[in-house]
Amino acid sequence: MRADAARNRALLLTAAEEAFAEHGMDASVADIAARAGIGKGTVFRHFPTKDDLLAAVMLDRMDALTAAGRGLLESADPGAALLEFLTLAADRQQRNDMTVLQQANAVNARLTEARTAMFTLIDRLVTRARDAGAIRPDITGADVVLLMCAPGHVAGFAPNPVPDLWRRYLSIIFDGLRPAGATPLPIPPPRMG
Amino acid sequence: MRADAARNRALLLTAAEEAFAEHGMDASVADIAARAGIGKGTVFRHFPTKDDLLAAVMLDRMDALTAAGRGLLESADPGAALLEFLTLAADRQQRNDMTVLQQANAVNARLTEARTAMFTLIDRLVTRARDAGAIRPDITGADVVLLMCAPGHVAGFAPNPVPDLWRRYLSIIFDGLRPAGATPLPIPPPRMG
DNA sequence: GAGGAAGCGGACCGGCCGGTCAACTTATAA
DNA sequence: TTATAAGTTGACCGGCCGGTCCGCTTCCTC
Repeated sequence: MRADAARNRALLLTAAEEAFAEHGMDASVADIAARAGIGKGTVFRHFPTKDDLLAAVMLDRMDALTAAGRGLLESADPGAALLEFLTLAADRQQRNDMTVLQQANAVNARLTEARTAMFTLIDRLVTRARDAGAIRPDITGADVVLLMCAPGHVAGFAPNPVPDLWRRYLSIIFDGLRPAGATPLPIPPPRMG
Repeated sequence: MRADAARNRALLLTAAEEAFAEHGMDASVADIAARAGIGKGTVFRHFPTKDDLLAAVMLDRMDALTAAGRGLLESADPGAALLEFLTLAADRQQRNDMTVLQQANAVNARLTEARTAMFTLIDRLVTRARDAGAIRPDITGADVVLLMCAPGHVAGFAPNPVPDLWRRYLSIIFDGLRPAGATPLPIPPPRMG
């Protein structure tokens, strides 16, 4: 790939990440191109559709998160490891969440692969934490996948933006995952993925 | 108001509620009109803008929820009352959440009033539950306002729609609000409203 | 440095959407 | 029954957005 093309691709991806984080799928391609300082046509040269661009952004994010989380599998304290993973996840995706990922009707093979990798990692972290007694026995990996984005989302509802408010709700939700004071769950867990 | 106008207004509101629930703010006015079986022009006769229509729908929902919740203030078990309120809230808004409400840039006075009424009610329910020791002392009404929509949202991420899955996550999150096994929160609560 | 391929950009297209309007229909009251 | 105000409607408008295309520029190779 030519040098300028590679540079523009990188600019484009960071601009897109920013724009999607701010406006979700409603971010316009023209806006993304402007942020990156490139022409709109160039966007479509690198990614045939807007969905493909979104998929590429999500792919990067998921790969990074999975990579960062893998190290936690070795941790001596499985409960702390799971909490740390959820902290990483919430921190990285302050606002742009799973919703956006589902909107990208991703038949994209690489993306499905990355999703599976992340889900597998989460399942291992959850199993380890469960076996160690750090979280209640009726919680599955699928539960954690679904709950993962909740802290960021909940904090996003706050009218005045409070930095790190998501930490408060991650703490509360994680307390709900702990064995102490757990109440029987009324509905079985969903299937993973 | 003429009889047919009143009839159309009612049809319009239910159609809009349905459409907004399905597609959020992306629901088109044309689609809403078609669902109601009326012309698009009629929509704008009843509500000058799409935002006003959304505001009217949210107003109805909030008023209904507040009315339903007020009876719970008399309950002998404040903890159960709060849980019941959250169940009502999550059940009524399966999918359409606070996000949509914030998108309606509501200078609308009636809507602000309804919001305040609901927030006040929630604050009372929370205070009662806290005083009774049913929930931990570091939780405020503002926390519950923000967390209120989380169960529905989390359940919405599930790939295959599972009816009542939100009950599972409401149960988990409410367990996080209980005093048993509570962990100190890292961030102070946000301001209400 | 010269040739050509790879990359770039922005005018342009079709389609959709919120909102308007003027001609037409209908409920109601006298 | 009839006059009229109130209500309805769908064609229409301007604007935006995703995506295309072709003339122009830039990088790489020899």
